[in-house]
Amino acid sequence: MERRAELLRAAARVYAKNGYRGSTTRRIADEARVNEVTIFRQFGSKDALIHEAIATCGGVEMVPDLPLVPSDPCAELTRWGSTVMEHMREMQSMVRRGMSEQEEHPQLAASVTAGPIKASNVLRAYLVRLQSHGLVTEDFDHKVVSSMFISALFTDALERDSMPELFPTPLSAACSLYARTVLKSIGIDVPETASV
Amino acid sequence: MERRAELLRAAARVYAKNGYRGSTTRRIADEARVNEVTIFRQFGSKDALIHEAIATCGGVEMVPDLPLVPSDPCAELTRWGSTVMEHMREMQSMVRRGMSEQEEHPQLAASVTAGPIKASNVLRAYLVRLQSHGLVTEDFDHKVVSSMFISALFTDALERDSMPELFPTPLSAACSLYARTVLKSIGIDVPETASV
DNA sequence: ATCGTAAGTAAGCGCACACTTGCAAAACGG
DNA sequence: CCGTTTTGCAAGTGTGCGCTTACTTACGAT
Repeated sequence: MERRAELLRAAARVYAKNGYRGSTTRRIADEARVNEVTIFRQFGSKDALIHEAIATCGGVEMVPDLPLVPSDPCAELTRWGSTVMEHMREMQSMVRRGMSEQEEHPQLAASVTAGPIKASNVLRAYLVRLQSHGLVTEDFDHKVVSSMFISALFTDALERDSMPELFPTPLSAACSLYARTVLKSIGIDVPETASV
Repeated sequence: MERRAELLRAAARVYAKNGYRGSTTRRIADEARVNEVTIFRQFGSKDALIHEAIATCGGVEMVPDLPLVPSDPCAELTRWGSTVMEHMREMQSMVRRGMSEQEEHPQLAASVTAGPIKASNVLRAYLVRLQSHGLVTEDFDHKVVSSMFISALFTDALERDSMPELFPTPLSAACSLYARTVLKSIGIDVPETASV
């Protein structure tokens, strides 16, 4: 049982670095420090191994919740967004691979998009709560606002390393800036001194 | 000379669909309806062909300008953003591939990131102009605002097809909604009736 | 002591890959 | 019409791929 788990972790690592075609059974076996034949005895095929690896190692849906009763939108969004971004950053290579190979391996892409989609739903529900609890008075389009916030987190997490000029620095301050900007667009002006 | 150009276009197409490892010389030759040997006589190696293909077909920097003297920010940003997004959508497969293979082929990634980086610079200069021409009175962080707008365009262009739930519909209205949201965050409230 | 199970080792299969060679057929301008 | 360049075609090289086979080793339960 130990070898199985080790093979799954190794396969996820190799896939993130080399993609599907680059993840040869020999490389995965070496990475897991296991004989290559063990792969085929345990999983039957390279395809089965990689699919199980991405589904288990990649599908961990670590999207945290946002407060049921919002009180400090800026702090809450910043904290939530930072967690989401941190998690996306850890999986950035795997996510990029999955997205770029979605035509050839739709199931892998599906495992990888589950996180952002769940995050988007959690955020939209929170935005609705902001309004129903009277913290936002003006009307706004939940879908557009949540889309822009998620896009900011998603792009920052995936592309900052290759296009650092595009993003506010330092990384630790970025999410708070995104949250402030988004909140301002729906009429919540957070004073500069208020921080997280 | 005709074959050379045809090979370059075919290589770019095949790369976008199959990635570097999946772009076999046989496939490219078939796509270009040319004998496989011609590739090696013209370019010497698969590597040289693909690099030249991405540099020429992918490096076309079609980022339009924004007005030197801004007058109608919402209309101008919407028009500009739509053009940028349309262009990114056409190259979405190639961009995804390039970004996911940046560790193995940094030059390809560089060709592919040039567009978004240029767009970001054009936008930031425009935001500065908005302020210097008195169209925006309050102070704001140009980098954060441009980053969020570019992220919205970038993510929408690259991921809408695989995660449609994340984005406002229809596509044709999305950019205008992004522009309005961004402008509201810097204090420009555009009445609903104003359209593009 | 024996058996079943999971693992390692070594060898090999057929295939696709990037790339090469040799030769004949075009395409072209002088 | 000839000479050069470009292309097509057929065959082949060595390498790495996914996967298989046959045999051996280690070990815990019966």
